[in-house]
Amino acid sequence: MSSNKKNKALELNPNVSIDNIIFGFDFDQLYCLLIDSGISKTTGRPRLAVPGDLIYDNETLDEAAKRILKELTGIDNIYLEQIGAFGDPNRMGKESDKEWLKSMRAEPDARVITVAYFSLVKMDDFNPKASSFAESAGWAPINEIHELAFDHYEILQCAREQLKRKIKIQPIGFNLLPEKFTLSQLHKLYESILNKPLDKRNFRRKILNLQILTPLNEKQVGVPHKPSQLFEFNEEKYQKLSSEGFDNFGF
Amino acid sequence: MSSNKKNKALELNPNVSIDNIIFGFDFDQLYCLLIDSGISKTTGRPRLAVPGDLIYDNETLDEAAKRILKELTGIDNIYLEQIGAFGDPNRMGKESDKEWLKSMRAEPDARVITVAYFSLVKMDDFNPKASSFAESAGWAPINEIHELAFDHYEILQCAREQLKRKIKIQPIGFNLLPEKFTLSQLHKLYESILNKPLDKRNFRRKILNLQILTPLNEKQVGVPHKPSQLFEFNEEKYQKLSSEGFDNFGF
DNA sequence: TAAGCTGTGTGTCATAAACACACTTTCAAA
DNA sequence: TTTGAAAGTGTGTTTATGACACACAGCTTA
Repeated sequence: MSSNKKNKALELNPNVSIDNIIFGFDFDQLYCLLIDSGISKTTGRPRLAVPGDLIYDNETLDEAAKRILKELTGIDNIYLEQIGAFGDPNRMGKESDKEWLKSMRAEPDARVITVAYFSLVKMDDFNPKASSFAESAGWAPINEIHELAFDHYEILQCAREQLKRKIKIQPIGFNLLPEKFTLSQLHKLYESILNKPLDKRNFRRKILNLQILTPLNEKQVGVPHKPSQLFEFNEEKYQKLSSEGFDNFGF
Repeated sequence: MSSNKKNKALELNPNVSIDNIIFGFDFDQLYCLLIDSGISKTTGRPRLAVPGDLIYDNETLDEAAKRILKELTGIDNIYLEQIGAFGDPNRMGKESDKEWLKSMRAEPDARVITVAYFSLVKMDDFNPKASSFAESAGWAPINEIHELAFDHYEILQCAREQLKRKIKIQPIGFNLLPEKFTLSQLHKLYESILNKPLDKRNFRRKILNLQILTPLNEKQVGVPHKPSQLFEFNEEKYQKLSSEGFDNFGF
């Protein structure tokens, strides 16, 4: 442990960090929010990482994850779920990571266990270009991510698996869509997450049978084709469903 | 960090521990292996905890979990799965826990994040009465556990939920049974884990349809009723099933 | 203003899975 | 030889699933 015992609240714990996989969706594919910390001297390529930080000694893990999300995006009140702990002693062993750690951390050689989370955000809620992190944060299409700092690539894959598993048994996907959305958008979202095509009619039937959607007296506007019906998510119905145990979405 | 930088391998990390929920099954109900560290001066009741320890700086989390299991029971090669990290700053705040920490830990006030695991063992493989932990370790019926040290009760509940979820999509239950078992025993195991009755005929049909059981030319002996067919688990078939993605057990 | 384009929205049928349900068999012990 | 205890077995009903194709609405543009 380090110096200032009296001000424990403000002390970073040098051995435990949080990394937060932040998912977004643009009606076409899944995205993940990444931090670009510049060109690595060792690889010559940009060093991309998932947002994360050491935890403070007075915050819970969930609080730390929320804090990181808030500090980066300004967003509150987000769907957040723990993935698990990643603690390989060599997880920070790449040269490009060491380089970065030396410039950033008080104890760059400390072994750090990270607790990974994923969160689901409505992409509109955070436009990196408009934020103070303009140069460093950005949405990357999930299928175009091939290399990340530390063990973040591995964590990302775990996050995708967990999301896949979860969306089959809980309608958490609504967290990635705006308040009002169409069935096609939801359909595309499921296809993106499950990474396979789903029959349109069967998908609609299943979703509508769940009765968690409220059709609105509104349609899309400004689209160059037949405008589609808008729906909103019925939270009340959802609460009922999840407490009664809705655990087979059958895809 | 503490003293001996040169011998990092042997150094305990004072900030990260592993706790391992060890499940067993005796054909009637689920059990969990608990450590009894004696009567607490503050509560007057036995202080029961899940086996756990700080991690060493050179071991992975999985290795640490295996080590703890091995040290306690002598068992190797066990089904092991991470539950997640638990890190409430107050998770070690009970008086009875502090009392124990002071007697056991070099830095009793350090904040410790724990990474929880669960493992599934054949109960026969470990008889606490015969082990060197005779006085301190024992199998407790899961439904009779009401209070545990630290946040271990909460962790236990998470473990049960995860096991419930998992057994529906992967036949991991076999890890809790002996090599040769009957369908009734397997049936009872599923009922214990899912905590609800399952129709006998439907259960048999489903399990047999999976074709992961090999019927043996053997029957129970010495039972005061019609002896039942013994089966063994077909690992080859299971490997095939899980890699092809068997993800709806439909209970 | 007609033609073309694009995505919306809809129904059926065959198959498979889920569910509910009760009686006969086999063995050991009394 | 009777009794008790668990094993083992089959069917009919209902519900969910998956495969599949076409007409229509609204916009664009030639």
